[in-house]
Amino acid sequence: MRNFAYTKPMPDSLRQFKAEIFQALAHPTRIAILEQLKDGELTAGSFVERLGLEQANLSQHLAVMRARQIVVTRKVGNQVFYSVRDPLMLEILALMRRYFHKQVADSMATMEQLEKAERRRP
Amino acid sequence: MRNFAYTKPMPDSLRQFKAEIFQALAHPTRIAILEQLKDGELTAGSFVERLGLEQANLSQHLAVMRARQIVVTRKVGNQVFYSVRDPLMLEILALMRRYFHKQVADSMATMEQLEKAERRRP
DNA sequence: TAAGTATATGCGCAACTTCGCATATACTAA
DNA sequence: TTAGTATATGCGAAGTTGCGCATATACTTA
Repeated sequence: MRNFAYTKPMPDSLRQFKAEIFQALAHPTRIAILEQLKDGELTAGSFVERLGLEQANLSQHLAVMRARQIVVTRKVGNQVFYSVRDPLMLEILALMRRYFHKQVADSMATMEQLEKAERRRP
Repeated sequence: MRNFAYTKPMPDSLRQFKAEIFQALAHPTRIAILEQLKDGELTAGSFVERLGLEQANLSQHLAVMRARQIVVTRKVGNQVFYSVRDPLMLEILALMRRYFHKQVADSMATMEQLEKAERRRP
C-alpha cells in the first residue's frame, strides 16, 4: 500500500512508509524471527522448532515481513529459505538492542527504588 | 505492562519490550512528532500548528510515547515542553532514515520498471 | 501414481488502535 | 474571582491485528 506520487506531498507518504516498517517490527515473534536471521538464512520450518510456533502463525508473520520487503526468500526443493534483505536492517536492530539494554537497565533501577520504598512503607 | 522478573525467561519479555517501542514508533504522526524533536524540545502546542493535528489527537499520541518513555516532559507555567529522552533514539531514527531512503529508491526503480513494462504491453 | 513433508492462505473471533467529540484539569492574567 | 489559554482524559464508532483452525498448494520420494 506504498502509494507514492499519487497521494500527498512526499514527506507524508514517506512517513507512512516508515510507519509500516516499524509496524512490521512491532511484534515479539517477528523480532525473534529477525534475531534468528542475524547470521544468515534459515528455512521457514526451522523457526517453528526454534521458536515453538504454530506453523500457520509463523507463516503469517513471515508474510508480513515479506510484504514490507524486510525479508526475501529463496526456494530450494520444497523448502523456502528466508534472509534479511538489507544488512542495514541488522545494524538498526543492533542499535535498537543497545537502546533497549540501556532502557531496561534504567527501568530496573527505578523498579528497585520503588520496591525499596514499598518495603519501607507497605 | 513491562513485566520483568515474574514472567518467562528474560529473552521473551525483552522482545515484548522491544516490540512495544516499535509499536510506539509505528504511526506516521508519531514519527512526525519525533522528527520535529530532532533539534531539541518543543511545547505540546507547537505540534498542533506544525503538523496540523487535532489537539486531543496530538495529546493521545504524546501519551503513547510518554508511556514508553521515548519522550520526557518539563512543565513551565501552563506549557509542557517535550523532548526525546535518549539521544540514542535519534541515532536510531537517523539510521532508519538511511534505510528508508535506500528502500524507497529501490521501490521507485522497481515501479519504473513495472511502468515501462506496462507501457510496452498494456 | 499415492503418500508424505514443507509452506501458504482463508476465515472468524477477540483484542487493540485511531480518531473526533466532549469534557476536565492546570496555569495565567485581569 | 472570572475569563482565557494550554494540555490531558473518557467515550464510542470504525477500522486493524493476532491467532487458531481448517484447508490449499508445491515439491519429493517410493
